[in-house]
Amino acid sequence: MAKTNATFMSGIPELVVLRLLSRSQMYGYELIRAIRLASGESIVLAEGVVYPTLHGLEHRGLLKAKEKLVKGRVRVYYQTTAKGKKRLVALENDWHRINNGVEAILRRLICHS
Amino acid sequence: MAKTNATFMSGIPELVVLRLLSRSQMYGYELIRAIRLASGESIVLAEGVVYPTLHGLEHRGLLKAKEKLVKGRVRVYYQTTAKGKKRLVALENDWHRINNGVEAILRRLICHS
DNA sequence: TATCATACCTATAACTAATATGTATAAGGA
DNA sequence: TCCTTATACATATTAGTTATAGGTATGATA
Repeated sequence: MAKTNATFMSGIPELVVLRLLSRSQMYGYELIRAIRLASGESIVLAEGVVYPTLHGLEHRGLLKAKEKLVKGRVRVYYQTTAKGKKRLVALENDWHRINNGVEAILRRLICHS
Repeated sequence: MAKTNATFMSGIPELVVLRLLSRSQMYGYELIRAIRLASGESIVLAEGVVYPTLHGLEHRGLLKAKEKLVKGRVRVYYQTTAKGKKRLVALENDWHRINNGVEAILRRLICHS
């Protein structure tokens, strides 16, 4: 649908990257497809979003990188560290809190202050 | 809980403002409390967020403003216009799409590319 | 040999919320 | 009276993100 994503994207790249890489290690290009597929095409992140995110998370110690040579080509595999998993839990909590708040407002029939 | 909101806030002010003001007209200060209450304290928007949002939405024709003098004090009441309601529908769709995408990723047990 | 998919990278722009103020009136307590 | 709090508005600046638009290079395929 959306060629590029809409307005509700802040924090999403960090959340989904930490989450997917907490299950299995992946390299960037693979991760980009995984996000698209696992979200049912709802979330499509460009390379210019994912790669800087990976670098930032690695720099903060939330991801660990490991280079592999596959078919004469370098792949950089990432996986979520223990610190990253703690961060992931916090982000998931934040996500659900905001989510519940928004849903409560959207579903409300009568609104009085 | 959160004194101020976390990372997942982009687009949220516009969405909740358009939504609440599509039900009943409110003035800014009232709206700020309504957002906090209706979201179960999950979403707390400061005045410095809400007022510029109101001005922007009015400027884009998504809200209509109407000044009232109450107890010798000016209140600016806002309500969502027809154009604003169309925008609201679009935002709700986007919100649910992103939401579904994130949930699909968070709930997934096995992830393969 | 030409093109596409793979696989990585980064600089800049654009967008938005958060922060920190500022003004002014009414009400309530000491 | 004086002081503080709540009400009610406003905006300029900062900070934090994603989006865009490029760029490099290899392997596979037509």
